[in-house]
Amino acid sequence: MEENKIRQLVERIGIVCDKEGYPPLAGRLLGCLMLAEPPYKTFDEIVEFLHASKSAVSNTIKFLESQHMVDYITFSGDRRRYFRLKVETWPQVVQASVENLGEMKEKFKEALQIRSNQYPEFNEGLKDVVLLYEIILDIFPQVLERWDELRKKKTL
Amino acid sequence: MEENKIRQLVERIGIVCDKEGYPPLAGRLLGCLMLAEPPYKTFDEIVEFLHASKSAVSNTIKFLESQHMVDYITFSGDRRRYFRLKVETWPQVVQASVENLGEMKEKFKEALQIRSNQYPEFNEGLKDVVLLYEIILDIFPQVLERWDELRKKKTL
DNA sequence: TTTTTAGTTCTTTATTTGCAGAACCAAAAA
DNA sequence: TTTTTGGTTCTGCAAATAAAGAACTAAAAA
Repeated sequence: MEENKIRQLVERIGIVCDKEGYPPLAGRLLGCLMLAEPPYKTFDEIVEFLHASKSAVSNTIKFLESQHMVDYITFSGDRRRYFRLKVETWPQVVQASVENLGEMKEKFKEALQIRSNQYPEFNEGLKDVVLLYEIILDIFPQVLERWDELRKKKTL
Repeated sequence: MEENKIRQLVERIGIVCDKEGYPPLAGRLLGCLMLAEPPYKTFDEIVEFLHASKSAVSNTIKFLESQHMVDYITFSGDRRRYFRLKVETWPQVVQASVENLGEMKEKFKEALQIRSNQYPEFNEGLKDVVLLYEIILDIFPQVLERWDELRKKKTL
């Protein structure tokens, strides 16, 4: 049984997500769905797999849904939700963090507006940071385009 | 006095940084240095500006140094450190988060290695996520290049 | 109608984090 | 040598976060 390998990878995914600042169970829940076969699990299956309480799982799912990382499907005649990793819209997840960079950029710009021009060297440094953020924000749509393109190519 | 504007912006910078997951004082300390004139401050000036304890400031500085966001300069005949925003190496800050994306990519790849090929559609979704991360990791050095280039152009 | 199921929300407890203030330390000044 | 300065580290304490388990709810099943 490679059940063991699965659990180990789930834990390591948990650690990477911890480093990203996600709540503790979140990463492991993601890992659990990433490795699920079939690629969806009921609430109770998740509870059992993670050895966590229903409340903890419920709240973590709510969090992950809010981040567009998880959603669920249903089957007619079955009341349960089948939760899955929302892989199709993963770019949205990345986009969210890019948007935060955009907010940082704004703050640097506002700082420049408030500062005097008595310390031009430092101000130039701030402008360079703004420039860096601008390049990233500018290039991100191209990343998405290229992604779409390469995916389409694959399907053909 | 636009002291008030400064404090308000510092608070808003604090909020953006909170959203990024930084510890509470960190963002405000960054803001304080971003708006400082001259663009560096002594330990005591920071303590006073933030109305925080020496220990809190000391620990927060340590954290920001570890993130390569802050360092200090000295002046001969003056024992104090003058802390400043480390604008010149800000790309390193961004790079750190890109590296975390790289770790996420690895986890998705490992997941694919463990998964059977019973659910090819889902596996394709995972591959697409890997592809997305790869495009980003691939393009990031170009971002830095472009940044260098545009900066050089500016100096001439 | 009563019971079960699938999950959510509430309550309590434990853990973690963040902070202040005191104690501390090493280098410089007196 | 003693004192001052510029911090750092330690010791609680308060607040925030996370989790478990119980109580709850709405829909479906019996």
